Amino acid sequence: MKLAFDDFRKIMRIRTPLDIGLAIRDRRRKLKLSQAALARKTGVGRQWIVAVEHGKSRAELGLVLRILSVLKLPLTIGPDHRRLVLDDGPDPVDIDAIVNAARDDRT
Amino acid sequence: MKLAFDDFRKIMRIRTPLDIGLAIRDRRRKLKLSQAALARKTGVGRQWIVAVEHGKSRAELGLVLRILSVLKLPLTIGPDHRRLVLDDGPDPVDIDAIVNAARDDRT
DNA sequence: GGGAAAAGTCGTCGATCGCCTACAAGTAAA
DNA sequence: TTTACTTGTAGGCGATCGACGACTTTTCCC
Repeated sequence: MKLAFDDFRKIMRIRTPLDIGLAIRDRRRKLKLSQAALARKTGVGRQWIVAVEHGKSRAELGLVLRILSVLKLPLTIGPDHRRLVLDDGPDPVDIDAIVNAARDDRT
Repeated sequence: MKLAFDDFRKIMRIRTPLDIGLAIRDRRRKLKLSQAALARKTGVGRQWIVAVEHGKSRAELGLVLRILSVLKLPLTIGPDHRRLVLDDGPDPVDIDAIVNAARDDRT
Protein backbone atom coordinates (compact mmCIF):
# COMPACT_ATOMS: atom_id res chain seq x y z
CA MET A 1 0.00 0.00 0.00
CA LYS A 2 1.65 3.13 -1.23
CA LEU A 3 0.81 6.60 -0.05
CA ALA A 4 1.49 10.03 -1.32
CA PHE A 5 3.82 10.64 1.56
CA ASP A 6 5.66 7.57 2.56
CA ASP A 7 7.01 9.17 5.66
CA PHE A 8 3.52 9.89 6.81
CA ARG A 9 3.02 6.29 7.67
CA LYS A 10 5.76 6.32 10.22
CA ILE A 11 4.58 6.62 13.76
CA MET A 12 7.05 8.01 16.16
CA ARG A 13 6.79 8.01 19.88
CA ILE A 14 7.98 11.25 21.36
CA ARG A 15 9.93 10.91 24.55
CA THR A 16 12.49 13.69 24.41
CA PRO A 17 12.95 17.07 22.78
CA LEU A 18 15.45 15.46 20.44
CA ASP A 19 12.77 13.09 19.17
CA ILE A 20 10.74 16.08 18.09
CA GLY A 21 13.79 17.73 16.59
CA LEU A 22 14.55 14.73 14.46
CA ALA A 23 10.97 14.44 13.31
CA ILE A 24 10.97 18.10 12.37
CA ARG A 25 14.22 17.85 10.47
CA ASP A 26 13.08 14.77 8.61
CA ARG A 27 9.86 16.36 7.62
CA ARG A 28 11.45 19.67 6.65
CA ARG A 29 13.86 17.94 4.34
CA LYS A 30 11.15 15.85 2.76
CA LEU A 31 9.32 19.07 2.05
CA LYS A 32 12.49 20.55 0.55
CA LEU A 33 12.50 23.47 2.90
CA SER A 34 15.61 25.20 4.16
CA GLN A 35 15.79 26.18 7.80
CA ALA A 36 15.43 29.78 6.73
CA ALA A 37 12.34 29.08 4.66
CA LEU A 38 10.73 27.09 7.43
CA ALA A 39 11.57 29.80 9.92
CA ARG A 40 9.84 32.35 7.75
CA LYS A 41 6.75 30.19 7.32
CA THR A 42 6.59 29.50 11.03
CA GLY A 43 7.35 32.99 12.18
CA VAL A 44 10.43 32.21 14.22
CA GLY A 45 14.12 32.97 13.92
CA ARG A 46 16.30 30.65 11.91
CA GLN A 47 18.50 29.98 14.91
CA TRP A 48 15.49 28.71 16.76
CA ILE A 49 14.98 26.07 14.08
CA VAL A 50 18.61 25.06 14.42
CA ALA A 51 18.31 24.70 18.16
CA VAL A 52 15.04 22.79 18.10
CA GLU A 53 16.25 20.34 15.49
CA HIS A 54 19.15 19.66 17.81
CA GLY A 55 16.82 18.87 20.67
CA LYS A 56 16.50 22.13 22.53
CA SER A 57 14.60 21.18 25.64
CA ARG A 58 13.60 24.65 26.71
CA ALA A 59 11.87 25.60 23.51
CA GLU A 60 8.46 27.16 23.92
CA LEU A 61 5.59 24.72 23.61
CA GLY A 62 3.53 27.10 21.51
CA LEU A 63 6.24 27.54 18.92
CA VAL A 64 6.81 23.82 18.73
CA LEU A 65 3.13 23.23 18.13
CA ARG A 66 3.20 25.91 15.49
CA ILE A 67 6.03 24.40 13.53
CA LEU A 68 4.36 21.01 13.67
CA SER A 69 1.25 22.57 12.18
CA VAL A 70 3.26 24.23 9.45
CA LEU A 71 4.89 20.92 8.65
CA LYS A 72 1.58 19.11 8.83
CA LEU A 73 2.95 16.78 11.42
CA PRO A 74 0.00 15.64 13.53
CA LEU A 75 0.58 15.18 17.22
CA THR A 76 -1.53 12.83 19.30
CA ILE A 77 -1.72 12.02 22.95
CA GLY A 78 -3.01 9.04 24.82
CA PRO A 79 -3.39 6.36 22.19
CA ASP A 80 -1.56 3.81 24.06
CA HIS A 81 0.44 1.36 22.06
CA ARG A 82 -0.44 -1.92 20.53
CA ARG A 83 -3.98 -0.95 19.92
CA LEU A 84 -6.28 -0.43 17.06
CA VAL A 85 -6.71 3.22 16.46
CA LEU A 86 -9.56 4.97 14.76
CA ASP A 87 -9.31 8.70 14.59
CA ASP A 88 -12.29 10.58 15.89
CA GLY A 89 -13.05 12.56 12.81
CA PRO A 90 -11.96 14.24 9.63
CA ASP A 91 -8.84 16.26 9.42
CA PRO A 92 -9.79 19.87 8.93
CA VAL A 93 -6.23 21.07 8.85
CA ASP A 94 -6.23 24.78 8.25
CA ILE A 95 -2.66 25.71 8.79
CA ASP A 96 -3.01 29.41 8.30
CA ALA A 97 -5.83 29.58 10.77
CA ILE A 98 -3.89 27.55 13.29
CA VAL A 99 -0.75 29.53 12.85
CA ASN A 100 -2.49 32.84 12.99
CA ALA A 101 -4.39 31.83 16.08
CA ALA A 102 -1.20 30.67 17.68
CA ARG A 103 0.48 33.94 16.90
CA ASP A 104 -1.68 35.86 19.33
CA ASP A 105 -2.03 32.97 21.67
CA ARG A 106 0.79 34.13 23.86
CA THR A 107 -0.82 33.83 27.20
CA MET B 1 -13.83 -4.71 25.03
CA LYS B 2 -13.03 -3.39 28.43
CA LEU B 3 -9.67 -2.15 29.49
CA ALA B 4 -8.03 -1.45 32.79
CA PHE B 5 -7.89 2.22 31.99
CA ASP B 6 -10.86 3.38 30.06
CA ASP B 7 -9.43 6.80 29.51
CA PHE B 8 -6.40 5.27 27.93
CA ARG B 9 -8.36 4.43 24.86
CA LYS B 10 -9.08 8.02 24.07
CA ILE B 11 -6.93 9.48 21.37
CA MET B 12 -6.56 13.18 21.39
CA ARG B 13 -5.10 15.29 18.68
CA ILE B 14 -2.94 18.05 20.04
CA ARG B 15 -3.23 21.34 18.25
CA THR B 16 -2.76 23.94 20.95
CA PRO B 17 -1.14 24.27 24.37
CA LEU B 18 -4.60 24.17 25.88
CA ASP B 19 -5.20 20.74 24.37
CA ILE B 20 -2.21 19.47 26.27
CA GLY B 21 -3.31 21.24 29.40
CA LEU B 22 -6.70 19.60 29.32
CA ALA B 23 -5.21 16.19 28.71
CA ILE B 24 -2.87 16.68 31.64
CA ARG B 25 -5.62 17.81 33.93
CA ASP B 26 -7.86 14.93 32.96
CA ARG B 27 -5.14 12.42 33.52
CA ARG B 28 -4.01 13.97 36.79
CA ARG B 29 -7.51 13.78 38.20
CA LYS B 30 -7.98 10.20 37.08
CA LEU B 31 -4.80 9.38 38.94
CA LYS B 32 -6.13 11.20 42.01
CA LEU B 33 -3.19 13.54 42.19
CA SER B 34 -3.31 17.09 43.45
CA GLN B 35 -1.42 19.74 41.54
CA ALA B 36 1.05 19.88 44.39
CA ALA B 37 1.62 16.14 44.33
CA LEU B 38 2.09 16.07 40.59
CA ALA B 39 4.44 19.03 40.80
CA ARG B 40 6.56 17.16 43.30
CA LYS B 41 6.65 14.01 41.22
CA THR B 42 7.54 15.97 38.12
CA GLY B 43 10.05 18.25 39.73
CA VAL B 44 8.38 21.55 38.90
CA GLY B 45 6.63 24.25 40.85
CA ARG B 46 2.93 23.98 41.53
CA GLN B 47 2.28 27.25 39.72
CA TRP B 48 3.78 25.77 36.63
CA ILE B 49 1.21 22.97 36.73
CA VAL B 50 -1.53 25.54 37.15
CA ALA B 51 -0.32 27.53 34.17
CA VAL B 52 0.18 24.55 31.90
CA GLU B 53 -3.24 23.12 32.65
CA HIS B 54 -4.62 26.49 31.61
CA GLY B 55 -2.82 26.32 28.29
CA LYS B 56 0.39 28.19 28.91
CA SER B 57 1.91 28.45 25.45
CA ARG B 58 5.39 29.39 26.50
CA ALA B 59 5.98 26.43 28.74
CA GLU B 60 9.25 24.63 28.22
CA LEU B 61 9.07 21.65 25.94
CA GLY B 62 11.29 19.53 28.16
CA LEU B 63 9.10 20.03 31.20
CA VAL B 64 5.98 19.23 29.23
CA LEU B 65 7.51 16.00 28.01
CA ARG B 66 8.50 15.22 31.55
CA ILE B 67 5.05 15.64 32.99
CA LEU B 68 3.62 13.50 30.21
CA SER B 69 6.07 10.77 31.17
CA VAL B 70 5.14 11.05 34.81
CA LEU B 71 1.48 10.76 33.90
CA LYS B 72 2.22 7.93 31.50
CA LEU B 73 0.60 9.83 28.71
CA PRO B 74 2.25 8.66 25.49
CA LEU B 75 2.85 11.22 22.81
CA THR B 76 3.11 10.29 19.16
CA ILE B 77 3.90 12.18 16.03
CA GLY B 78 3.06 11.48 12.45
CA PRO B 79 0.53 8.68 12.70
CA ASP B 80 -1.86 10.32 10.49
CA HIS B 81 -5.47 9.70 11.25
CA ARG B 82 -7.83 6.97 10.31
CA ARG B 83 -5.17 4.37 10.07
CA LEU B 84 -4.45 1.12 11.72
CA VAL B 85 -1.77 1.60 14.29
CA LEU B 86 0.56 -0.99 15.61
CA ASP B 87 3.10 0.22 18.04
CA ASP B 88 6.69 -0.53 17.27
CA GLY B 89 7.48 -2.35 20.45
CA PRO B 90 7.00 -2.78 24.16
CA ASP B 91 6.65 0.13 26.44
CA PRO B 92 9.77 0.31 28.56
CA VAL B 93 8.53 3.26 30.53
CA ASP B 94 10.93 3.98 33.32
CA ILE B 95 9.67 7.20 34.69
CA ASP B 96 12.35 7.81 37.22
CA ALA B 97 15.05 7.25 34.65
CA ILE B 98 13.33 9.56 32.22
CA VAL B 99 12.73 12.22 34.77
CA ASN B 100 16.19 12.07 36.17
CA ALA B 101 17.71 12.19 32.73
CA ALA B 102 15.53 15.12 31.87
CA ARG B 103 16.58 16.92 34.98
CA ASP B 104 20.08 17.45 33.70
CA ASP B 105 19.00 17.63 30.12
CA ARG B 106 18.83 21.39 30.14
CA THR B 107 20.71 22.13 26.96
C1' DG C 1 38.17 23.33 -7.92
C1' DG C 2 35.09 27.23 -7.28
C1' DG C 3 30.97 29.69 -5.85
C1' DA C 4 26.65 29.88 -3.55
C1' DA C 5 23.35 28.27 -0.51
C1' DA C 6 22.56 26.05 3.76
C1' DA C 7 23.74 25.11 8.34
C1' DG C 8 25.87 26.18 12.68
C1' DT C 9 27.84 29.56 16.20
C1' DC C 10 28.40 33.79 18.89
C1' DG C 11 26.98 38.02 21.50
C1' DT C 12 23.53 41.56 22.52
C1' DC C 13 18.97 42.85 23.79
C1' DG C 14 14.26 43.26 25.86
C1' DA C 15 10.96 40.02 27.50
C1' DT C 16 9.63 36.13 29.93
C1' DC C 17 10.72 31.92 32.22
C1' DG C 18 9.91 28.94 36.45
C1' DC C 19 10.60 29.03 41.38
C1' DC C 20 9.58 31.01 45.66
C1' DT C 21 6.54 33.09 49.37
C1' DA C 22 2.27 34.71 50.48
C1' DC C 23 -2.60 35.36 50.12
C1' DA C 24 -7.66 34.52 48.84
C1' DA C 25 -11.53 31.69 47.47
C1' DG C 26 -13.71 27.29 47.41
C1' DT C 27 -14.76 22.65 49.25
C1' DA C 28 -15.29 19.02 52.72
C1' DA C 29 -15.15 17.07 57.20
C1' DA C 30 -15.51 17.61 62.22
C1' DT D 1 -17.38 27.75 62.87
C1' DT D 2 -12.83 25.71 62.70
C1' DT D 3 -9.52 22.99 60.42
C1' DA D 4 -7.42 21.07 56.43
C1' DC D 5 -6.86 20.67 51.59
C1' DT D 6 -7.00 22.27 46.79
C1' DT D 7 -6.81 25.66 43.38
C1' DG D 8 -5.79 30.17 41.46
C1' DT D 9 -3.08 34.80 41.83
C1' DA D 10 0.41 38.20 42.63
C1' DG D 11 5.18 40.12 43.25
C1' DG D 12 10.15 39.41 43.32
C1' DC D 13 14.16 36.98 41.83
C1' DG D 14 18.02 35.10 38.86
C1' DA D 15 18.24 32.68 34.61
C1' DT D 16 17.11 32.00 29.98
C1' DC D 17 14.25 32.83 26.05
C1' DG D 18 13.96 33.96 21.01
C1' DA D 19 15.03 37.71 17.43
C1' DC D 20 18.63 39.70 15.13
C1' DG D 21 23.11 40.59 12.82
C1' DA D 22 27.59 38.93 11.74
C1' DC D 23 30.62 35.34 11.14
C1' DT D 24 32.53 30.43 10.06
C1' DT D 25 31.88 25.88 8.45
C1' DT D 26 29.61 22.50 5.71
C1' DT D 27 27.04 20.94 1.78
C1' DC D 28 25.70 21.04 -2.82
C1' DC D 29 25.97 21.74 -7.84
C1' DC D 30 28.14 23.51 -11.99
